[in-house]
Amino acid sequence: MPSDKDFVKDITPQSVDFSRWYIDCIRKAELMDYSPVRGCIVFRPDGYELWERIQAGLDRRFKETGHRNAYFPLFIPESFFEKEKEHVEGFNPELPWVTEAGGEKLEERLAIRPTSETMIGYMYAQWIKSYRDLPVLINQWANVVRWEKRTMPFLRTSEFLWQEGHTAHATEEEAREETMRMLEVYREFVETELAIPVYTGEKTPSERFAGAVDTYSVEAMMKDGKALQAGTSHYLGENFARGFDIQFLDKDNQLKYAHTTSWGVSTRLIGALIMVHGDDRGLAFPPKVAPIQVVFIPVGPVKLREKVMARYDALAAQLRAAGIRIKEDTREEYSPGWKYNEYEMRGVPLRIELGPRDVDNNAVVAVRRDTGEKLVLSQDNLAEQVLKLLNDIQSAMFQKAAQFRAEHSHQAATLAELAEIISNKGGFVLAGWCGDAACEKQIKDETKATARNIPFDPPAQMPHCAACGAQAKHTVWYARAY
RNA sequence: CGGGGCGUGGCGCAGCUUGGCUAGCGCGCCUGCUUUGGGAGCAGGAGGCCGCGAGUUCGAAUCUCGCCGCCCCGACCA
Repeated sequence: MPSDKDFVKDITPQSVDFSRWYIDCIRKAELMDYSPVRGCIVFRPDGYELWERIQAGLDRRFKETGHRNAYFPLFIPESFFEKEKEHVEGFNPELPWVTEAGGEKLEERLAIRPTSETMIGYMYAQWIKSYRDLPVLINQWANVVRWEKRTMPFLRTSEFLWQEGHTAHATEEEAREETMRMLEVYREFVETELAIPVYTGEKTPSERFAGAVDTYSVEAMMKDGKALQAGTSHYLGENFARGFDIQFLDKDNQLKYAHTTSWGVSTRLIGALIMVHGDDRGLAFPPKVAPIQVVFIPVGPVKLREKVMARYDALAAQLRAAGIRIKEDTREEYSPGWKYNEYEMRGVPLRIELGPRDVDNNAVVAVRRDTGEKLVLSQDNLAEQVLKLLNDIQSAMFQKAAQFRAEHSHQAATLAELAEIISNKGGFVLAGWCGDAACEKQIKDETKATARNIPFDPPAQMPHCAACGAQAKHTVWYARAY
């Protein structure tokens, strides 16, 4: 690949200003646009298609694990929020309210949902009477609103699209299994489809979802070393069941509260995709979710175009027939060089060129977005070779991200060490924690790094709390986070 | 929500300090011709309530006040 400097205009290099780079990329690649409403963005077709592919991959997995989709109202009566104390305290500051409709003031104001635990809890209370009604395994694809003070496209907007699973179970054990099962679904999806390695683990109490007993997360590392919570799964215990009276008569003829869970991922994943794989040339998407997997470009003098096109159409048809998402760009008003840069910027994983010399040689030239590597492929069995290449790119992108993460994951024994790493190198820092919230807060105050999660499978066990030096109860990933 | 910065054709900017003549430049866009294996060239052309609203003034992109939006930095969050 030629040097970045010469070919990418209008994109700020990551090293100069990462935020600027991010904004430049997503706007230039037309993934989104700002809207006239504060903090709300427009998902343009290329951005929305990423979401559609994420949806498709997750929806299939949800169905495979026994869930069904349903849809609940956007408006939530104010009184619902009062039924779970921590929940209301957690969400109150960011709720928008509908106070008037049809020219009249409403008797009870309606919140625009920030999440649907309350509405769904209310409905579940009516649907669940007997242990025979359990489990209830429902997912909802929806938009939600949280009035954010500081927004960033895809990562944090006032309105966003997401998926929220809500399940109810007869026992704690079963609900906890569900919580972990869905966390694993997220991990597997994010790693295999989005090619983003994640750390799975449990959130500390202070980072828990409002109203949850336990919260688990998958945490990803962006290219600036900051953490992004890519998905969460909550064991809600009986909290919402008690608030909404979700009770059932069990086999032993005892009236019991159901144990509920909830779990979600959002369009934030699009932001993760961009910040994990993108570089100074622009976006880079893993083949499995890339809207366009292959761009096919005819090259060479126009006088010879007819000769090229005679092969071009047949090859394009072959690739398409193999199920490859291919874009044929035969426009003559743009030079090949312009197209190369354009599609690299838009993140297309593979480019294939066909010129007169290739026609003579029964070959095509393929160029990988992830490595810049230029390959000469035979036209025979082209689709087969391309499918294999796309697979290679997918796994290479995961490996590359995993290596980056490894290089930016550190360990710290003391607060001073932790602070030094966070401010000089960035990335994730593994450190011990005594379990005291005061220590966690001290770390946050002094380093701006927060406890991302307590990993299930830490690379090392850290013996002492980084803040107070006492014996550690947990080993925690700390990082500055989005 | 606090501190800082910025809003001028689609995008990036100049002009503002010191108010005044036709608001300019690069990219993009349109037309034509020549080009096309890493962002092509020439010629012609279209496109502006200078973020919004008040005010000062004979006259405002320029000065004053208010509002809105975006970006950066902090406190809260998928």
